[in-house]
Amino acid sequence: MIITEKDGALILEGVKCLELPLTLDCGQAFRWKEQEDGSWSGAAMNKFLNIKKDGEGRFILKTTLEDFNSVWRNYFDFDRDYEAICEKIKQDSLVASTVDKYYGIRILNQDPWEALVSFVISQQNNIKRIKGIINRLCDGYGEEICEGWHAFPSAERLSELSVEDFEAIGAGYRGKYLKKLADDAASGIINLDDIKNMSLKDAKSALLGIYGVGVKVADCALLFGFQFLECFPLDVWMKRVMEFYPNGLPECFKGYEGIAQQYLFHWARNNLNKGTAKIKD
DNA sequence: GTCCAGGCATGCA
DNA sequence: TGCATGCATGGA
Repeated sequence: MIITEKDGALILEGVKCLELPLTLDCGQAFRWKEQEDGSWSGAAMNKFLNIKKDGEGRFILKTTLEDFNSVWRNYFDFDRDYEAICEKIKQDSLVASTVDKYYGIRILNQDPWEALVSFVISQQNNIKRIKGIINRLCDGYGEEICEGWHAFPSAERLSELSVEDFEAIGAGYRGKYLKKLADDAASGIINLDDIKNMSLKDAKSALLGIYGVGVKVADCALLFGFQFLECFPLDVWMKRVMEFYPNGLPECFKGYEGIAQQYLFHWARNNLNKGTAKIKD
């Protein structure tokens, strides 16, 4: 990857396996919005970013080199060889056809707090509604980081809200989970920095101790917020996909189960009928 | 009107 | 340990 600065933006050349619509709008992050010029705007780690892919496959990022190196380089996992990982998981035939069709999905390294809260909201919910709830949460309670864009609100800020405040933004019955999560994270009863330094086994059991966090939400938080690429979250779509793997996951996924999962999740949502494991006509 | 969505807590056996 | 049930909301 070659990075050059030009006109207050960064130009990235040689980035492989990154399609912005696939990666930013595949149900792992909920705050990215496509702009009229085809670029994508969003916020993470208290920073705003606009990113666009040009006709020559270069990426133009409206950000500073400092923010790129401290935030976005890791967020997009630019230093990981996704091309090689895709080749490995393509030893499985269903993943092979899926990667060929939807090449360019990467797993983002999101902020643990944002990922955990987002996936508590995600339970028994659909992606469109999840986005709406999270956007109202950020617009209402996150600090403005540039015009019209708000950071994801901190645990301290969210601990000031009531259950009713969470319900008022559409969180429904998850409001009580969010209230307790915010209170416990603000007071230090839950310490995500500690969890980030744990083994997968310990991190998972710590997350499962949180009110409103079960196996699926924990796996999503671990994969998208704690950089455990071996997690393989099983939601309703992935349970349908598992009917195609009666003998369990193939060996070639080893270590990158989460990446294979995200391709299969995208395949399922686009190629299976709702409520069943039947492939669309 | 019914079904569904990146599920979980609770009660009960 | 496993299974049944209730839960908020809005789009299809």
